[in-house]
Amino acid sequence: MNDLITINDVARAAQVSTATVSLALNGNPCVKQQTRERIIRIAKELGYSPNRLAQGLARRKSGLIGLAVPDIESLYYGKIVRHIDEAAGQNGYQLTLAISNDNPETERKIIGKFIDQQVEGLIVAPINQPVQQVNYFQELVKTKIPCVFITAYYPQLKAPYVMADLQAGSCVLAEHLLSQGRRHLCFLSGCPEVITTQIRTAGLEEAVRKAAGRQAPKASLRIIACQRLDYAAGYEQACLLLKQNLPVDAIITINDEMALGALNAAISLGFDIPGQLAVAGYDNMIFSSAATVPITTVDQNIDLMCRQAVDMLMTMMKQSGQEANGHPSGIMLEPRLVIRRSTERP
Amino acid sequence: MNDLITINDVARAAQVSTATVSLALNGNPCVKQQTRERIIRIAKELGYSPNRLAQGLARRKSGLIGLAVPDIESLYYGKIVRHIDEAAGQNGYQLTLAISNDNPETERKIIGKFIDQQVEGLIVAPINQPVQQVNYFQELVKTKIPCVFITAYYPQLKAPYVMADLQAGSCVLAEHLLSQGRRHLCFLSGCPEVITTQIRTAGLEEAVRKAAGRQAPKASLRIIACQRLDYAAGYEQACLLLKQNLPVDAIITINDEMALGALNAAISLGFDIPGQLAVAGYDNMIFSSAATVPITTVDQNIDLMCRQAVDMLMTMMKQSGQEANGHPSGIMLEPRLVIRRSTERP
DNA sequence: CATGACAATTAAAGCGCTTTAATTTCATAT
DNA sequence: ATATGAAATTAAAGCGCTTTAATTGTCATG
Repeated sequence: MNDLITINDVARAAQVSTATVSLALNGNPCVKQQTRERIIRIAKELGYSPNRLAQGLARRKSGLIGLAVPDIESLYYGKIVRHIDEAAGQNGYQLTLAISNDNPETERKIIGKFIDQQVEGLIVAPINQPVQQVNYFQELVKTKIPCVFITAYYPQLKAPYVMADLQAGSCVLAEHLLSQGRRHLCFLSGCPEVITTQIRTAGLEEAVRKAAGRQAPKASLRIIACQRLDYAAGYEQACLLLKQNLPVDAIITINDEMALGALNAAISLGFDIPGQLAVAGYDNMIFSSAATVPITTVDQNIDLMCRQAVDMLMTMMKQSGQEANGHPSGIMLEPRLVIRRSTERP
Repeated sequence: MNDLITINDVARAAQVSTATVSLALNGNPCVKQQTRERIIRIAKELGYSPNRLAQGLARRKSGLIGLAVPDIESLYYGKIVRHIDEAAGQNGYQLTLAISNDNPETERKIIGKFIDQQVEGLIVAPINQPVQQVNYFQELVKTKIPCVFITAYYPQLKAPYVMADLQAGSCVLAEHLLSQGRRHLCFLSGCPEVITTQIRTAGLEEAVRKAAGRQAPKASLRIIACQRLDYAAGYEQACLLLKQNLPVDAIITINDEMALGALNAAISLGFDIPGQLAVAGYDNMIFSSAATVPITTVDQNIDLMCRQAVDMLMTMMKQSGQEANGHPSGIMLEPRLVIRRSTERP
């Protein structure tokens, strides 16, 4: 916030008005080619760059889009942030990030902060929480600030979203396991009130149901709701599970971190993977391919997801003010099953 | 950027001038208690919140501090972002994040963007790159925008920094290994031109040198420079190393991701950990404690590091404009060795 | 009752930029 | 030479806020 070069300095140096400088620098064709070039040269010489606050105020556009994530200490959301940042930049927007640390109260405040900051649009990767508590999003949607949800959505909200088709992904994963002869699936899952958990569970159940007619013996699906969803949680929950000597021949987890934890737990308990037990993850994170036993997983195509979300947001921002064209839509991205050794036929 | 409530709306509703509203809302004691309360009530009723762009422009303070990180898809920098964000928020500042993706050119541009955005101060977690190429930071330092480096620093830059004492940490880790009877250490390291790599190496060498007098047989230190520094790289490099049948009885890595990779590689090659081979990481990330064999590591106290960095920056921002008081300083944080099973005495 | 002191409020300028309407410039046609 | 209109430039207002100097109101004091 030091005494930087302003448009006035440039105008004085170039012997023109500030209006001309502004027009020249913004590529307005009314400015004579020769004048423009001189102004640009002088601006560069002086090291001028416009004050975004003033620019934003005058244009009534901040050039900012907000991204809210529940967590930043996981590869998954790290990837989200990176790709949204990249896509936003490519569209000439600066990202402003806020982290809710899985705290709904914080998430609510974040929305307010974004509005203060005059974001032109925002992308929310919502906390994975039971659906009831999100009335503050209602208000957000009412403010008419363009907003798209990513990685999850709230069914009652009628706000556009982009997410992986978790039902299809879970289903195709379970089908793969069943086709390999696994019969007793166990899902290390999250909170059952959370929408994405429900969707994943539905996918698994769908596969089991479909298989019921065709294959014997009958397949079973056990669901364990875990509090935390990280490596350590995967390790601990797998230990607890496997020590019970239940008939389990496949563990499915909610993400690759947990899968790696579960795999390592199983190995230290002396299980033969994949002979005795299959382990599958989700997200196709870098380390899943390099585990002691490479882990089967489902790729979400986060890159594409982020680009779609930003594209969608840009479209909404352009239409903003106009009548919304029909109902806000949602995009579900097709999953890609990545088969590795951890689920090979026993 | 919709037609939000402005200070004018509040002033009109409260039948006072905008000046009074501004003063009241900013806690200026000149405003009568009664008036203030009325204004605050009305502002709340109207859902007013000040436009940060206008506020920033008028105050010549953006309320923004910039954070540049080389990468966001790793737990390490994720933690950094989270804690800096938190500390900044506690000081009433909004964070603006930029990711260089380990690209020096991008990092340079980021600095410019931050300046455009009128950040009042900035924190740079620099790319781990050879020291020569950082002349653009020279310019940054010249702009007199308060700036502190974190996790690494450039010796020639005379800019303040906060980082873990990597030399002490590496040294104490190596001493631990040597004291357990390990003799042939191998360091899965980064690029040798990078300052932090040099510091770490110096720490390890220091320990080996000290041990040379006291203990026989003579200890050795082998250094392998890795390109990437993630889980997969740890896995691959450990495989390559261990297949050579060299006399190696301890692997030290640059971070816990790599350590986990190396551990899993060693296990799949049939090594007995810690009997035959010790594996040690760095950073004390969550998963190091939950590996198949819990991994010895060094805690950097990232939380403290971030708070110190922000505190330091705040101090600099307050003094900004005044004469700098003496030379900019650096803070080295003491390491804490976390001993786990992966390095137990054979 | 004028006076000064003090408290409370406001007018007005300004932050750095954009933008529109008005003005100037200048080549061309008359 | 003069009128005309297009091209180039600029004056000036305004974006939403802060801040300072000026103004108003109040009241005790001489």
